Amino acid sequence: MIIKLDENPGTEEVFDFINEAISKRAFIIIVACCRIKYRGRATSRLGSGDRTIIIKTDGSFLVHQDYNLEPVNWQPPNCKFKTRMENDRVYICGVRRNPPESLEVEICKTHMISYHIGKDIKKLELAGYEEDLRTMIMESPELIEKGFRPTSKEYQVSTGFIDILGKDKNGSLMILELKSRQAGVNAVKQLKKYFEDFTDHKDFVRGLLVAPSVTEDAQELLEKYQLEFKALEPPKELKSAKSVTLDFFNK
Amino acid sequence: MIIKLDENPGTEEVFDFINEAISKRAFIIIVACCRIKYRGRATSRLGSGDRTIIIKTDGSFLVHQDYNLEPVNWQPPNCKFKTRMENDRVYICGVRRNPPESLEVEICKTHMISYHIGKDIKKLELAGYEEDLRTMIMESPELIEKGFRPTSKEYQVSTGFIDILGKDKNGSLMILELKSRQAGVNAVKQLKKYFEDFTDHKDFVRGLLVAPSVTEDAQELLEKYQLEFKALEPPKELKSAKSVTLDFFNK
DNA sequence: CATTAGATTTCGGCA
DNA sequence: TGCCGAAGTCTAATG
Repeated sequence: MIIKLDENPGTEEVFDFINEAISKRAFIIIVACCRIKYRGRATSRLGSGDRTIIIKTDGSFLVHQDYNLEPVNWQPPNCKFKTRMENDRVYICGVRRNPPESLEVEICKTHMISYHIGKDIKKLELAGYEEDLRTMIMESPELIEKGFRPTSKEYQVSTGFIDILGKDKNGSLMILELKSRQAGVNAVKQLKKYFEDFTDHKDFVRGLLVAPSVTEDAQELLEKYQLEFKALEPPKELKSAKSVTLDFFNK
Repeated sequence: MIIKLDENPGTEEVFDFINEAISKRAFIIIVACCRIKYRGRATSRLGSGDRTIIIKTDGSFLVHQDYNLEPVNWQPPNCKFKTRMENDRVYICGVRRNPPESLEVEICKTHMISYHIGKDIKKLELAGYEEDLRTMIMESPELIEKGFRPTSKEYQVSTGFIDILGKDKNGSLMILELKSRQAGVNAVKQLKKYFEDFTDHKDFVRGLLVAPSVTEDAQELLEKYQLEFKALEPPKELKSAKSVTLDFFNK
């Protein structure tokens, strides 16, 4: 781990520090009083105040105020940086094409500056989203109801893709709309839309919303449209945890 | 500005540092080798590596890898922190209720740690989103076309809200769907949906998509549905800039 | 490279 | 507090 840091550096020091860090493709952290201008997909301005500025090795550019999870201003990866000094201030400008946009930070006073080059090869393992729910249902259709047989997933109809299509124990067509989180009215409307794509069918068709829960409004809409709901959570077990468990039982 | 920082601190030092910073509601930045577990809306795990950990004064909790704009793990504002020391490691656990979720960072080796309490009262001024476009059209309807008169905004129909409803110079009803950026097929489908809500009307109705541009697919869909398109960008002028301009001209 | 759909979306606004 | 909808959404996957 290479690391360099400085407390209350002067303007020129900051300027050199940033240029050195950018040329080394280091991870830069600056705590400074600054002003910010953004122009691109929208236009924004932020007056003078203490912020935390981050430049990542992939060219991501973030400015954080001391509240909110989200950065107040930012630039996605691969933006190009230009720095300059003017009137005892350092300017960092991050420019991106497609869409064309630029973010300029004017640093008035730097409290702390650091850069580091670390090691991190690990990727996040994540479970518990819609795809996991779909996989679980395809593997264990009885979770929906006894006799349910999925016939296809991501079935294309004129208005979009039906998450899972299948038949119940009586052979009736079932349209499943999946949500990994509490479903709102929009989920019901979407299901209704797919449902209507099959109204030309003579046979009885069922529309089923599958989600951990529904909002009250969505519940009412389901009843109005004669659609059904099945409470089901996406599995939240990590693959690595699963294989560990399997190994454990295989011993 | 109060600031405190330390390079390559020991485990106990880090533990005390963090506790002190949390009790002071300071903005904390840690660069450390760590492992991470998240459990709540989903489940995730991240193996050992160098990351940048941030705790904001509002209880936001972020862990950044050295690439991507988004944090690899996080906790939104107002999470409660618990720290502990175990086997020469510091654990920071951020817990939130509603939804119940927790994020735990296990710090193996700290490269840099800092906290600061700064001053920042400024709020972001932003212009160029859908509301600006709507306001502009309501104020200058002729931008849509000569003779256009808006009658209502956010008009409720069974399937949602129509952005702007109005009449053209011939008195025909016009349904406007606004997008602040390039419109895709979904925007056209939405407009179609609203359009169909008025098909019971005997009179001629026009559906108009208003956006800076459309994708090719969306363009085809517009033609297929006999809907129209008007290229219009949301104004990107800041209010402060506007009033400055007015002041300038009023002098 | 453009387009699309999901997200631990976040966030603000309104009931 | 819960729900809805926009966002400079971002991001990965797909054609």
